[in-house]
Amino acid sequence: MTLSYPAKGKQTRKQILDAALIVASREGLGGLTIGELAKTVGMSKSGLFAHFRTKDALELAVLEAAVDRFVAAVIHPAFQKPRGEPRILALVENWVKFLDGSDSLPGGSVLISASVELDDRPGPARDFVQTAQRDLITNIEKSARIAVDVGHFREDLDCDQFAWSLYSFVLGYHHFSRMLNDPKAEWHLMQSVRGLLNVARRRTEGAGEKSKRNKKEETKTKNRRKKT
Amino acid sequence: MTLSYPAKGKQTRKQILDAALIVASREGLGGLTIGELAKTVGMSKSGLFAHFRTKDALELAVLEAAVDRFVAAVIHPAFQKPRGEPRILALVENWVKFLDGSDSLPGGSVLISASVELDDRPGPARDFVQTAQRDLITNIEKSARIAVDVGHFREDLDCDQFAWSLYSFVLGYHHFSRMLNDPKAEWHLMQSVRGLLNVARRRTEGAGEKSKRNKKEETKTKNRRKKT
DNA sequence: CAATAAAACGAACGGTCGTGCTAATTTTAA
DNA sequence: TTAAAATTAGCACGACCGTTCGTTTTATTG
Repeated sequence: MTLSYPAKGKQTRKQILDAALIVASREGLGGLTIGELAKTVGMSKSGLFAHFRTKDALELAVLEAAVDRFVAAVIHPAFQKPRGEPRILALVENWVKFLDGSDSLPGGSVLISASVELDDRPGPARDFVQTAQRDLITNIEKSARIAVDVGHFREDLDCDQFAWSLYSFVLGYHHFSRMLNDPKAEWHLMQSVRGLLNVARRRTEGAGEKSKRNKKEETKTKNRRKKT
Repeated sequence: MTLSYPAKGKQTRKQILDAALIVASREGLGGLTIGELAKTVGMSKSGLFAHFRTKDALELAVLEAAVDRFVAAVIHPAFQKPRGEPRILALVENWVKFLDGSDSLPGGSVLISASVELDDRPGPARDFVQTAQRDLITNIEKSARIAVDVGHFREDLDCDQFAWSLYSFVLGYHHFSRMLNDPKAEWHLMQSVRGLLNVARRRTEGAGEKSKRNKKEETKTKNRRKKT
């Protein structure tokens, strides 16, 4: 088989990262050690080490792999759904499945634990995680704004605050589900998300009193912002 | 001074734990090493080690100290406030101040980071953190139920869900504030808490969910029920 | 094929980890 | 003041950390 153009070693690299994700998921980035990783992969310590010239590079590669997985499992499928509320709902559902599905990492999200580990340790790894998370909540915010444009959400919705709340709920879900082994964690999450969507939704009937007063000013201030 | 009945070594122990809390706050429980801790305290490694017969005991002692601090700074002051909504608001305010106040640990909450570190490592430390967190959300739930009894919150409120949401918001605040350095984190938190309280508050009428009302009525309602 | 480049190995290094052991030094009690 | 008890220091250990280096094995290519 001389089909492999670039190298057969890249395949090993991917194999290593797959195992590293599992280990890092359980033990955290700091608990990820080259010796143990080499053992689980089934190769020598130095042989594995040669793929990354330093430990920091390994950690960064692991984080990149984690982000790739997240994007592939959560973001991309959600963005194939129709714009507006269905897309946001799919985002949450994919997210939950990503965190606790059968094919997910056994130790929860590597990115969340890495956030906690790195939050006081400046460096490229921290920067990368920060950027990834900021991109994520920006995506949520954009999706919310689309839902506003499409008409699913009311026009004076604070999309920034919406994204913040949604992200906090998922964070809470992860915490309750992982640390506290709360069997009702997913129920609580969905309940909270439902409430959030209810508040964000366009008020079709009932309590329509809010649409009468200072709505004009709100839309004026909130609607026009950075539209690059 | 022969006033110290039990021992003068207990004082050293407290001194060690104070330093350990700072280190663990920054580096996490796993990053807390005996050698480094001895260096910052200014004593020998073995001398320090003698106070705790094992590393696990050290970690557990640090966690206990962290819980003690949290209870003293957040729970107790809040429970001296009048029952009902003021108590819950004080809980959140104390919590925020505990996480980011000038006298707080420089690396954020030891308990939150320990949760992430220990969530897949069974043992006494994990059990302790789990119990502490469960007690905490139980306290929130009880406070909410009291607010229902007092009449601040509506009677059909799901106090369990309320506690879950509140805890998630604080978790989100910690995450955004620490990891993402979001300067608006506290504002987002307060906004979310305000919304949560609005939904939880006794409703004027009707079935659906309501949105924010004008602030004047909020404060009026709160002030009216100020004294028990 | 053989030639050459890539990949994996094995051994060793300086360091630090947690942890015992013994001796010196304090603190406490009689 | 002195004996006993508690506390601290010094030293050494085995294990594992990330990393380097020279060699050996494998894969790619002409």
